Amino acid sequence: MIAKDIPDIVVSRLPRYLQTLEHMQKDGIRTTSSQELGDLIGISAAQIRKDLSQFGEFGKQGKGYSVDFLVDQLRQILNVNRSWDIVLVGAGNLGHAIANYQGFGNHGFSIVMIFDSDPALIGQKIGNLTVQDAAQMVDLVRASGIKVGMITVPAQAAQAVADELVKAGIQAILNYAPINLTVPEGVHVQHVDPIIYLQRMTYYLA
Amino acid sequence: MIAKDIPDIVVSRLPRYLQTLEHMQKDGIRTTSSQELGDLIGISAAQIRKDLSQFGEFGKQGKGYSVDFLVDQLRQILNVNRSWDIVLVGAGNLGHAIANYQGFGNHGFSIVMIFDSDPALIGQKIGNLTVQDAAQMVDLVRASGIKVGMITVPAQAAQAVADELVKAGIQAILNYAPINLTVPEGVHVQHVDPIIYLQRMTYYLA
DNA sequence: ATATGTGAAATCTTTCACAGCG
DNA sequence: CGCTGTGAAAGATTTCACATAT
Repeated sequence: MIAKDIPDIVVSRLPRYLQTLEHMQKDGIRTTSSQELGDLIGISAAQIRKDLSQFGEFGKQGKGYSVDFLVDQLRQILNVNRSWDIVLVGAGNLGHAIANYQGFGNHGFSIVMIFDSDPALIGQKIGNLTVQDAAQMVDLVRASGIKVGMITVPAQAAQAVADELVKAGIQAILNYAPINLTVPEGVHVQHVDPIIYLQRMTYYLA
Repeated sequence: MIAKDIPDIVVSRLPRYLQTLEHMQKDGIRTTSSQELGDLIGISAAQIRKDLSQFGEFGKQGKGYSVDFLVDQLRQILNVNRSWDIVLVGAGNLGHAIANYQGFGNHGFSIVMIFDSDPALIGQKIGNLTVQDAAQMVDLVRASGIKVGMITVPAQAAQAVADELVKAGIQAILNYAPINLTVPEGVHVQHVDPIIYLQRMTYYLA
């Protein structure tokens, strides 16, 4: 929110804190400590306290943290105490699976438009959405004011799609294509690439 | 390979180097420099040189790096100059999409078994595999010697599945369930969670 | 008694800058 | 000359440890 100069690495940990606290909430846990939270996530208690202290004083000395209060604060910090509309580009296998995935809605993310350039896919229904012609994407997305996009097209098409999304005013891109995207300053990209995650593990396998 | 004590953060960058070099290879580029590679990935040339120097002297002073040679070395380092069999647990929407994804094969990863506990799914064909009964998983996986697993079951079932995979001898888990897994020392987990990636970006959106 | 918030210390990571080699 | 490999310096991150509040 009114954060001055928080390191990226701190921000990158907050969603995991939130996720874990939301699970606690569901389990009926009202209060926790940096120690307990750290044990669940696998990081040190001191790190959690330091991270949170960047944003305010959320705990009570001797008592710990109210789970409800901390969830609320983290949602505000991460800007997820509202809902976000999302445009999905690429209606192939992966695009279908993601469009049908129920997990987004529970967290305030809602896919509201799907595009593809393949005439065989345009017009198809996915859930209650209809795949639209990618040629109209820039105009429709810009008019909608959507700020978040997902790319599920093949690697060779991904950079061109990213360029169009940027042209349409998108500021955050979740990229499922196995290629590194280049975007202007101020546009955020997160890369979801299972091959890369697998290779990070096979390194350690004899 | 014969690596002494390489920081995790260095290892985590190597797959991206490899991916980028493989793209260069496809484009017919025979030689590159730490500068060029860094520009493509978005990190400094010095960092790439330092990272690579942990494993050997792969470049030629004044000339740069042979793309083919570096690809080969990185594949050896990451243990991906061989193929890896994978077991997939969870044959729902997401499991189907992942099982049908063609990208793994090109990188030496091959899904060879799929399990689910839902009688409606057991026996179903996905590609040329048949969904098997999760009750038999531990025995079948252990007998197969498979070391890498993927979890695509709902959050509430994921920890139990992880425990079984560990029992079956799995050493690396790619977790698509939106929950933090606890595993014994020596077992590696990578978490693929789109919600977390989205929240890492919404922080920065006004 | 207990657990936070936080300066200071320790550790880790990145960048600098240049010797050295093709 | 051009670019690597690398010690040393700079910078970033994590941990320590304790004063402080309940």
